Amino acid sequence: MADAGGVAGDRLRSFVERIERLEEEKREVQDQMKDVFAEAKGEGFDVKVMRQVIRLRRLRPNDRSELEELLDLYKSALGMA
Amino acid sequence: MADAGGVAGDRLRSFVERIERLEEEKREVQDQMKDVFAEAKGEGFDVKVMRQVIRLRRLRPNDRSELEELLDLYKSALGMA
Amino acid sequence: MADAGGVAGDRLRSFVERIERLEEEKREVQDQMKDVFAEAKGEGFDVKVMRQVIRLRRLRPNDRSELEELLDLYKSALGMA
Amino acid sequence: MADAGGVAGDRLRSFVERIERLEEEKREVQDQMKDVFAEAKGEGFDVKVMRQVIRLRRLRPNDRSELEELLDLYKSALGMA
DNA sequence: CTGCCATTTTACCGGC
DNA sequence: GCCGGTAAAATGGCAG
Repeated sequence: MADAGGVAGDRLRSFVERIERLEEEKREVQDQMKDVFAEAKGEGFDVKVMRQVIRLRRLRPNDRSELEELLDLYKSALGMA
Repeated sequence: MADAGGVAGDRLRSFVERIERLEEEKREVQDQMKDVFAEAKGEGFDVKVMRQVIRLRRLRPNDRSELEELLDLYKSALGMA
Repeated sequence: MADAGGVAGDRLRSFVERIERLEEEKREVQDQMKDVFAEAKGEGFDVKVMRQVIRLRRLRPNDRSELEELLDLYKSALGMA
Repeated sequence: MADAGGVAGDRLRSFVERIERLEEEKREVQDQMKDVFAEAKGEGFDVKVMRQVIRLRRLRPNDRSELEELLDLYKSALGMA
């Protein structure tokens, strides 16, 4: 790898190009998401609110039992586990 | 600002040094926090759990009415606001 | 809540599900990127530096040299040359 | 829950409050840093580049040149010289 | 020394 | 078109 133009250089280029290809794919997906939001907005939905709804849906499974966890947490912290 | 060693350079140095001073202060506060956690740990409390408790306390004021907000959100998203 | 506003509820759900599907795709691409970086790391490349290079490549050549010059300028002003 | 475990509860509360106080201090310092960056920006400095320079200054000189050399190496390998 | 979690930084998106 | 805030990514630090 000390030789910038040697074999290692080819490996590096290969990795970098793979990453760049994936970045491109990712960007496409993001564009599609943007399109969906734009379409929704065009039908009168509030994009910001939609994002929040989606975020909350993502969270929901975890903190479903958040209250119980909190109780356990306190008990644990107080050495009552 | 084109002249690296000129007046602008002095301004830059001044800003950078102010930031570095503040970083130092911040590091001190962080160290104190570390000490508190260490002390708590020494008394048998679980640091990780304490962190979670503190984080939850920070969140509490916000999502106190999270459910209501969610409802409002849906209504808003559905144009029933 | 499944049909809070009748038809609009269905539309909302549809949009949300499309977004969630795209988010899933995005996550997969991200995982692949992670794999590539891991593989590069396994061959001795410095992932952090790789990221930096990739970020630079993203910039238009003009912006890139501008940025690099600015960095050099700031370094000079601070005696880090 | 005020004294879930008697004495231990008081200790816990005490620790938590100390941490919260320190968090408040930390937040203030962070705000001041924000102000400094904003001021610099107002005078035409590039905040992002400033951050980069500050990060470099944090590194021991040895590590710094090592890092910079590696970056140059990678750039060469990718024809970005 | 590796993986995880917290913090910090970067990039994005919507509003003005 | 810029700016501010917000979410994603990346770096760094800690624990095991």
